[in-house]
Amino acid sequence: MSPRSKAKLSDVATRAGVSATTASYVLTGRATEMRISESAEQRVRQAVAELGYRPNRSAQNLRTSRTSTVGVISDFVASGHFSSQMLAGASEAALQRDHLLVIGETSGDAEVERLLIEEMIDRQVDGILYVTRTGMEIQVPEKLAETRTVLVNCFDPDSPLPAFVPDEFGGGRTAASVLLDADVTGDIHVVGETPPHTFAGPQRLAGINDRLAEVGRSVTSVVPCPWAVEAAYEATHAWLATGARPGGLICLNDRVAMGVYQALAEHGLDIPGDVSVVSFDGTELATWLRPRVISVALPFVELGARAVQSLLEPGALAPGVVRLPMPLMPGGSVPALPPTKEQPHV
Amino acid sequence: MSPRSKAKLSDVATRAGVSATTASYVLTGRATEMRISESAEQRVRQAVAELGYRPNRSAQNLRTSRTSTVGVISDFVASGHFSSQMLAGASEAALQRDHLLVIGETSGDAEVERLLIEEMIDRQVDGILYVTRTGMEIQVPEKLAETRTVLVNCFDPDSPLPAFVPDEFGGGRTAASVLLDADVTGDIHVVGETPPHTFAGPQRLAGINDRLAEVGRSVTSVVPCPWAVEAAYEATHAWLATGARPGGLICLNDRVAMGVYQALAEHGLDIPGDVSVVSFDGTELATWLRPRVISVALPFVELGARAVQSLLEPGALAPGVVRLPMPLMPGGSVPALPPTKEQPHV
DNA sequence: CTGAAAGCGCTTACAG
DNA sequence: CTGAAAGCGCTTACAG
Repeated sequence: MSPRSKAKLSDVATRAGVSATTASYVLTGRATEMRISESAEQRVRQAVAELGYRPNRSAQNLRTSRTSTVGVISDFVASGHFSSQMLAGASEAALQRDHLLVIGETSGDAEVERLLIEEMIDRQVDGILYVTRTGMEIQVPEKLAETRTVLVNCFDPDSPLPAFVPDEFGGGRTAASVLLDADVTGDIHVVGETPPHTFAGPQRLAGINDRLAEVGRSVTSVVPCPWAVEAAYEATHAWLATGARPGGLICLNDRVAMGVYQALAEHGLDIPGDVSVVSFDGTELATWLRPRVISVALPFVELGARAVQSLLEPGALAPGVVRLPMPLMPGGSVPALPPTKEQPHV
Repeated sequence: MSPRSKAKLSDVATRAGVSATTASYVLTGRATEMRISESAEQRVRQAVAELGYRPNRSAQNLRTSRTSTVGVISDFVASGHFSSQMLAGASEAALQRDHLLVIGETSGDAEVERLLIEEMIDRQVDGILYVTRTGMEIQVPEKLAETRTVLVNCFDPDSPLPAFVPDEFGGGRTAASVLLDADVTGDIHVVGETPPHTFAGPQRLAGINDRLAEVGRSVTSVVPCPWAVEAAYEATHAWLATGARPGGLICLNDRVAMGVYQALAEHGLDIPGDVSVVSFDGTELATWLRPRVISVALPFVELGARAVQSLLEPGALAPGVVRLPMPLMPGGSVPALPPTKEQPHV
């Protein structure tokens, strides 16, 4: 009755009056398959409940070579926004499938990374999520290729490993559409650099131009700067000081947007009265700005959830890059459309 | 020579010409204790290297009932700043001790929490870190009391479990000192609510008043509002509209500070020319404001590292609450001191 | 429909 | 100084 001193399977079997074999079949869900009698099954379940039996995972692990865990190796958990939201999605998806997450942060250190990968393989995780903070092309560490691995927010052009990344190109198109839909007439500029080996910047820019081209327009210029508040402030400030007066600014992420907001304020330019602003990433920061900046969001949670799902769902591990749509987060950083003339009858 | 098909301990033993027992003693670091011959030890190490032998963790776990893992249960990993930095500290501390982190997020759901705790106990984690995003008093879940557990950023007044929390009271004193040291003369107000069951707010406020009392001053008023940007903006805006003109504002966290910055700007008040501002938490956001807001930082990383250390270090698990100092992050949100008259000779 | 037996790969008294 | 043997708690062919 009392769960003193950890009941084991043999205790359950004894109490139910069956063999360990039968008890095991019931517990692993093979009762019907093994044609266990209704009554035997009942007695086993009864005994489990009475003893508060919980299977010993280590024993199961040793027997089955599986551990019901998913390893997550990332360069910077600490980066907050991305990784932690991704973890939340991954954690929930894993738990739904009776798995737990085992995590390790490399801090970008290749030696630590090697160590973590070995540790995880030693521990026989059922699969590994390899995550980078910044969307980029990578070379998958060798050891990982031998394991069930899914890449998240990165991909390896030379590897068949499945990868889940945001649809940055589509996101770029969305950002441009926001300005077009608001009838922004002045020049449209992009703020932020697009470094090599990262794909977020270049793809966003490409998507923006792709959409603008549809209406015969294009990005007038790119104001390059690191994706950081202060750098964006300074670059934009200096640029505005030359007399530039954009109609719309597309910031390559929310931190850049914050710097841009500061620079525009300093020059007495109103958002969205004088300048329309759109941003990327959809972090909390976007909602903190006044007015909220419209931001094309990284599908944080979905990335983690989908990656775990594909890792754990049998047969769901198809090679290739899956691009997840980037949803639009609303804000007040472009002018509201004038009310439609009249609603067509429905 | 080639690590084909996973060598096991018996393979190592055979190759080294010793028994599994001897090989095991060498690998578990008990060679000297067991008086293994120099030569036998050498041959074992040799064989390990040649075979690329890695012990099977599951087998070790089953045998020893230990797993070299630390469980982390938190309400919101996704909250970013705190949890993820804490994870970084914990992860590194764990790895140094050959442990990996197993994480789970409850999203504040008691049922999920129960499930996670059971899962972790089933998996025989060597200890559990129980973490809350907000510093508060809690009631430790029953199951946890039976396990090796350390509380992080929270504590249970009715439980002897060790707890690591920031020294919020000391942090409050630090914040007040910043204003005093800068010779802020006008009234000092605090912005942010201090809800019951959380201790960060109340303790910070108490610390502030404690320090001010030393010079015969005190907080003139508290402008209550949730610790969020927009709420802080609105509360401060409304308050300033009544004609309030504070000399110094202490914001209970960085998000509040951001809202306060927005409200001050709207009223044409300069920081630090007209108003000095100090904040808490020391998140990245503090560095993004113009000027950077001086912020008394939560010791994120240390909290995680110390907690893991106390969990894993033998005998280091003393009951009681340990308060970690909150370091000051510099900024330009109070006036620079007039240069000291003359440097005393050293 | 059910059970006896082997075995997953280690660690650790115990005996010599 | 070293080895044979038991056993951690399961799962799973195999035999009936």
